[in-house]
Amino acid sequence: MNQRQALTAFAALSQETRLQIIRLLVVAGPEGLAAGALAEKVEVSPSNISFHLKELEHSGLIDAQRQSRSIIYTANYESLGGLIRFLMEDCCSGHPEICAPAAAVTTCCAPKMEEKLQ
Amino acid sequence: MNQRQALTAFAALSQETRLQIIRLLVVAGPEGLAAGALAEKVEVSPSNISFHLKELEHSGLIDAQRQSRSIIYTANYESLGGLIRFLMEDCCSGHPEICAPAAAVTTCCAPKMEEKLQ
DNA sequence: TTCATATTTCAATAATCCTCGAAAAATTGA
DNA sequence: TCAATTTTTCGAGGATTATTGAAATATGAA
Repeated sequence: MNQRQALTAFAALSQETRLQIIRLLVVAGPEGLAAGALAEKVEVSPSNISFHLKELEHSGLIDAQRQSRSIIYTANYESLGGLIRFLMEDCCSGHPEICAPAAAVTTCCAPKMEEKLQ
Repeated sequence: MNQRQALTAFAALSQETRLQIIRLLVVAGPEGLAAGALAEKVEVSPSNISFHLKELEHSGLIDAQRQSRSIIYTANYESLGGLIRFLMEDCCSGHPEICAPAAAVTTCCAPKMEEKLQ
């Protein structure tokens, strides 16, 4: 993930409807959600959800895949992880001792690592 | 960091000049940089840097502090960390096993933790 | 084929954001 | 006080982005 990609990812996440979509898709997991289901959940019109889904897809944060009449969207965990990495590396490129507390964040993703540290 | 705060933070980071500012301030550390110095480094006019600094300050990602004639800006590591946490918690609220690789990110911030795991 | 479902595309409008330059504030030194 | 330095504020413009509804596309079922 380079700076240009990060820019478009941040732009994609800086709109309420799109941020809601991402959060729903992340929770939905690999099975994803259809465009129509997303439109219902975030309460916007089909054409509007389509517009925002295209933006998110273009940024690489989500993937699309047709399944019968529906188009199923899924979160792209790699690019989400890449964005997090971009933020943290920026952080640490300066003064690691200052931003070390941010490392505590991992307790939600790496409980096993936490156990080992007990 | 709630969703509303994350939205404004993402909006703040979704503009090239502002992203450059953040990266410079993170590297600069607690001593920060004056508005004029930032304007030189990113090669924009004083009024333009002022506009973007205000946006960043409003989002909480940076802090300002007058020092003689200059105004020194510093990165706010807490809010940056909060944003990272927001992204990761979203990530993990779904399927932790999928986004666990993102935990590898911490190797840049918490070398000591890595050592313990050897 | 015809119809219903699901989604996208398009054009127009509305809203927001960015840039620029001139003027105004705040601070310091002569 | 006057002048120089540093930064901000303001208004106008141009550019980008969001919303809306109507029409088009794709798929599957009758």
